[in-house]
Amino acid sequence: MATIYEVSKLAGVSLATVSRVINDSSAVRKTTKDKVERAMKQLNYKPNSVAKSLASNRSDCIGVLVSELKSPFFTRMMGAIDAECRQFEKHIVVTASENDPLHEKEGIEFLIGRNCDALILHVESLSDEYLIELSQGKVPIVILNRQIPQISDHCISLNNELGGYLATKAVIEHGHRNIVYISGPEHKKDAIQRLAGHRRALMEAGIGIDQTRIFTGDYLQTGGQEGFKHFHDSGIQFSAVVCGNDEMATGVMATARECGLSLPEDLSVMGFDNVVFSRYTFPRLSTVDNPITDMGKMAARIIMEDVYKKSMGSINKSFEPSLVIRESVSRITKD
Amino acid sequence: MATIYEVSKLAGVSLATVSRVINDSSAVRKTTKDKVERAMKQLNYKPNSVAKSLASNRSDCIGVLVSELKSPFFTRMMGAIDAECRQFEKHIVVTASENDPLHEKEGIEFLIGRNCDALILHVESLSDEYLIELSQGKVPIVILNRQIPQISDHCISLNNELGGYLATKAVIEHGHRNIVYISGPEHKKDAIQRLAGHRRALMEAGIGIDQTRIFTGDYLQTGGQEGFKHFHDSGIQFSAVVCGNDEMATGVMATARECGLSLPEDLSVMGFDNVVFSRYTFPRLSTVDNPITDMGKMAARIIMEDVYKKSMGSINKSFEPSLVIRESVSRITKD
DNA sequence: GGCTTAAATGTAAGCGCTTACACCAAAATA
DNA sequence: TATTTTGGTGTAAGCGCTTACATTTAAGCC
Repeated sequence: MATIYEVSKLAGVSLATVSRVINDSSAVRKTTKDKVERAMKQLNYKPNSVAKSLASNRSDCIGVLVSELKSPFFTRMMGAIDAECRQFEKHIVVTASENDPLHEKEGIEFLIGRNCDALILHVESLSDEYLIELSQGKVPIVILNRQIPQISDHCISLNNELGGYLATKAVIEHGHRNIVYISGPEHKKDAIQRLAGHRRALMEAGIGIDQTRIFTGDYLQTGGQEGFKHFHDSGIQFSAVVCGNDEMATGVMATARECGLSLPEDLSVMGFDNVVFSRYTFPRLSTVDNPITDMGKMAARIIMEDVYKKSMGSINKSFEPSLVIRESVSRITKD
Repeated sequence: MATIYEVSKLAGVSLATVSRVINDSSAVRKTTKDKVERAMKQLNYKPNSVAKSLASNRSDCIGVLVSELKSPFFTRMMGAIDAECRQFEKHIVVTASENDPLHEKEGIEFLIGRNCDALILHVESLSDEYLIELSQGKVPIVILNRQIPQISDHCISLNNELGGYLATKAVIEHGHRNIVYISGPEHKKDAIQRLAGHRRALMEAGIGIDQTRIFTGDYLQTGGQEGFKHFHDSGIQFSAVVCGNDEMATGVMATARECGLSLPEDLSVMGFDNVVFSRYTFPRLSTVDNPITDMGKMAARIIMEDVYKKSMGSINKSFEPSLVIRESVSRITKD
């Protein structure tokens, strides 16, 4: 591979001049520039980004840490971030924490060690304190899907409470009053917030809150299965089940059918997130759209502005979910 | 951030010695090693991987080029590669080509420019010639999901023909004889191969091949919709539709229902790939499992062996798909 | 044409690390 | 005891680039 030195020799200029035309960092006479460009082409010169990164202390790379690589949720997020970065010739380097707090820390250190110019983090286990400290370090960070008051400037988050509220409200508006709820794990903040929204909707409709109508699942399909079985076996009457996320909703659907119910006539199901496959279920899942791609995009934008001084459109750090009504919630007139 | 120089000063040894304990590249006396390690800990020293990479011409990074970041198919692949690399403290740097031939080339150049030690490529548009030339370059490559005879050593591929055969054969064995096929785009090799397998199964069962029973779709949900409508409108009798992939199969399901069919009684549907959501459809989609995670894993392994000289288990470059029978294909006795 | 000023280019010192080579002491051999 | 080997360590030259600073060249002005 040709180096900048060879280019400079061929073009008959100094290293510095070549570097200048590559980065057009300062004025270079047109004729000189042409010479250099010709030489570059002739040698098929490609700048060595590692050397560049070492010398300039700038990598044009944005580190992205996600919980897992194989989930469609994160994929959409990454895709959005990558698309945005690409426009400015920045690149992402991704690492996965596999939902493990140790890995999360390692991942962050890896990305910093890789000289990333900024970090976009989706972390669940790491403490607020750690993140606050991190945000005061050298590398700018943006935290996705989490709200830490002390550093809210660095956080992009979704109003999960509102989402939970909208979901349940929609179900109520379809005539349901006997509603059960399958929540995500208690240690997940979004799960707690979604449940809070659910409660608010019930209260507002004058439906009392009954702890026995809430089941705590694992955000996976199994959680939906277990939740449905739990309610089914307990003899509780219910015409609708609202779920903390779409995975659990599909679990409910499958298990309800196994128990002989036909959907959506006998049971309405509501999800949350609007993941890709929610369109593929039958009946198609009504859910709450989680604008994760918009949020990812925004994270990238913030970095473009703050780190690379590229001015973009307006900045918004707080996102609102919206309802997606499909067929899995049926209208009933009498409970 | 502390540098190796500061560590060496604090530990009272030379740069070289510190480097040696970091990489344990040559013998260092135990006591010296301890001193250095203590110094590293005290300074919270983290090696600067960019500098390391520049000096050693080795990045411990494996470049991965995928067609798109947002597809669950590639996500699974990436996840598998990453998991394998992680075991050996290697990392992946991913870039997406967005299904664009120009981007594919750019992506490869980017990864090479990033000093990747090896490349794992999933490319569709780039010519065989280009890849053959590339494989003769300095950077080792592994090509996923494509078979190029001249460099088959670098290729990991799936027997798509067999998959197509198994899919149709299973449908036939369920008693169907009036079968239509919705293929992927004609310029995609896997689509052609899958279709060839379909034909073989038909022939073998003594069912003639009828071009009017083959529709060329786009591998997306819309392809399934269009395909079903096409056959439905044309008045062709069919009890089963075999699809080139799962996305199209879901399109068929949705559209068939819109036309008043009930599934799987009135129509059997067969997919291909066994993507995540195929478990979530109703009826659950029968399909052909595409062992993309195994293939990704194997790609990583090959690199571990060839590039990093880590000996792994056995190497296999040719994968076979297997049937996944769920409920979307029903048994019929009479057509 | 001589002067000032600005524009264009060159020089060279790093960035933080690896590694070939040199060196030295201690152990092994004769 | 002299000599070779070896294990342990240091020295210093890069890796390919950026960039502050110095220097040269061209332009502008009276």
